[in-house]
Amino acid sequence: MASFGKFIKAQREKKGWSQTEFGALIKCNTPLVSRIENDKKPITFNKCKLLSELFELDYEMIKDLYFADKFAKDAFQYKCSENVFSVAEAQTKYFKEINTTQGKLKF
Amino acid sequence: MASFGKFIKAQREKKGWSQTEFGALIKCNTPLVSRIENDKKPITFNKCKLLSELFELDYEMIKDLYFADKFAKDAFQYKCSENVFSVAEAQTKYFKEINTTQGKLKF
DNA sequence: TATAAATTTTCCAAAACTTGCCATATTTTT
DNA sequence: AAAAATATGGCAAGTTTTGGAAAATTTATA
Repeated sequence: MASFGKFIKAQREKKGWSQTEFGALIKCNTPLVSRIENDKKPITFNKCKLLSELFELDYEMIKDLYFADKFAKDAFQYKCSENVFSVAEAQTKYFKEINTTQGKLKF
Repeated sequence: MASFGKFIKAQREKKGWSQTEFGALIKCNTPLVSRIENDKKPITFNKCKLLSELFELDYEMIKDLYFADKFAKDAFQYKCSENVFSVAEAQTKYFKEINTTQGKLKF
């Protein structure tokens, strides 16, 4: 996958919608749709559920794509090293662990 | 590494500083230091440079830890799947590529 | 080529979130 | 038990994010 913006654009075109038509469906005006597709602005996370319905795709998959894109943009922008994501993976496991052994985590 | 908060706490204690002493060094009051160490609030990214000097540790390493922690917290909180980070890694490579072939990326 | 449709860019205000402080608890140490 | 250290609740100021209107540009179509 290229980026979340490109993904949205591809799916929208697959459905044959213009940015304006699609914008009406997700309650964004046309310029915002453009910016989202060109990765100038992120789409609001809350809209991922709606996207999965409109595109008829698995929500979990879209959610992962959304966050992968977000993480990647940060990592790129701040020039993180190659292994930042494996550290992140280890850390996630750690959080899951405490969450089950100890009380529920809340950041 | 447990979490960025725990990392800071460990390093602070290694230096023998109280939260108040350490807070003075990083310009945070004591309660905020506490919250940072307990992962209730993130430390401001800008302070990572200062942290690397105070703890006498490599800045790049601290930066990676900072972002790994941030990513992990999101991934945990939103229950991302196991492979969200490998997707993110691939995406980062993609961004690096366009950045060199095409103009500079700006999100 | 002329016109219309679609997309992109610029600028900006409202809303949401973040940051970090003070006051107050609670826990730990002595 | 007292003091020191740490943790929590609530809030004000500042910043960021979100997304809209208007205008410019590009693309498609007749």
